[in-house]
Amino acid sequence: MNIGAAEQASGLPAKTIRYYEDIGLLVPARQQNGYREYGRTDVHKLAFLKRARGLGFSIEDCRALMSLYEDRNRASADVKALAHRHLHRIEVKLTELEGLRGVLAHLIDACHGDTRPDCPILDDLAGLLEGKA
Amino acid sequence: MNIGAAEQASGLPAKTIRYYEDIGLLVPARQQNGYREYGRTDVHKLAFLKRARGLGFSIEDCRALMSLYEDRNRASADVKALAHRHLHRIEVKLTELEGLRGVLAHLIDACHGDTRPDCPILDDLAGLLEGKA
DNA sequence: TATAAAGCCTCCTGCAACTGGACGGTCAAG
DNA sequence: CTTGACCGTCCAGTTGCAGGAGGCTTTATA
Repeated sequence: MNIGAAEQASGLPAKTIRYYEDIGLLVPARQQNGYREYGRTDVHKLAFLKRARGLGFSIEDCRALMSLYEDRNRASADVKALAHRHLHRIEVKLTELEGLRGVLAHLIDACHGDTRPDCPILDDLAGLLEGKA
Repeated sequence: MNIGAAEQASGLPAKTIRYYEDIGLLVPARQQNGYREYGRTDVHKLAFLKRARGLGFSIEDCRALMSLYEDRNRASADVKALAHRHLHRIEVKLTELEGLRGVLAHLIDACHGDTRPDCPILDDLAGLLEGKA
């Protein structure tokens, strides 16, 4: 099947599929006219990549996951470790964002939000950490 | 003061300070030898930018925040609205990441993580959504 | 005073993971 | 035979800088 059909079948944009070929993630066969030829296995792998990317794995993680996937002698511990590292990164990010949310919510709450220029948000950014009682 | 001193005073790397000039966020005066000249106000603004970036505001948001900061006739409502949009984006991101965390934690938990190749994580990626009872 | 080291300058490249667009060849339908 | 959909390659842009090359200026030291 052509790339258009692979796009439909896998859910990945053709542009992305070509990009994955560029970086050597999934290199399909070629037809005589130069068109890319995607088989069942290819489409399956594309869907695999889509799912992995959807779970937030980096391209390099995906590369590793693909090779684990294709390795019949893999140890599930390796997969688990990879996923665990990823989960950890997500948790770090979550903590970070929760912190930001807290500060922002606080500042927004303190800002009256009317036509006057007085604004605790700008005061904070400007470093005017007022110690108001 | 030179850029090095501004770096110390503001906490922003010189590279970043130059970049901010490139994009017109903060354009300092120049000394006769061509060196950038940062005054008290400039350093203050750099610290403002650092804080804003630290809160996750985009460069474009920072640009808007700076101009609001400098506008003595601003309405705090505008600042609040901007911050609120940002908070919203953060919350969306949080929800997204929490979803990922949930799925990943579940998969990791289901994976025995030993030397055998059998792995629920790869099964999920491969689209083998088993309906095991 | 000579020179070396530190600090400054500009410009270019690269990162992640694509997306959009330009320009041109190929293929199936009418 | 022409039109239009589909495919190809290549280049630029996105976000927010960081790293480094190559070349000034200034400062500190011998």
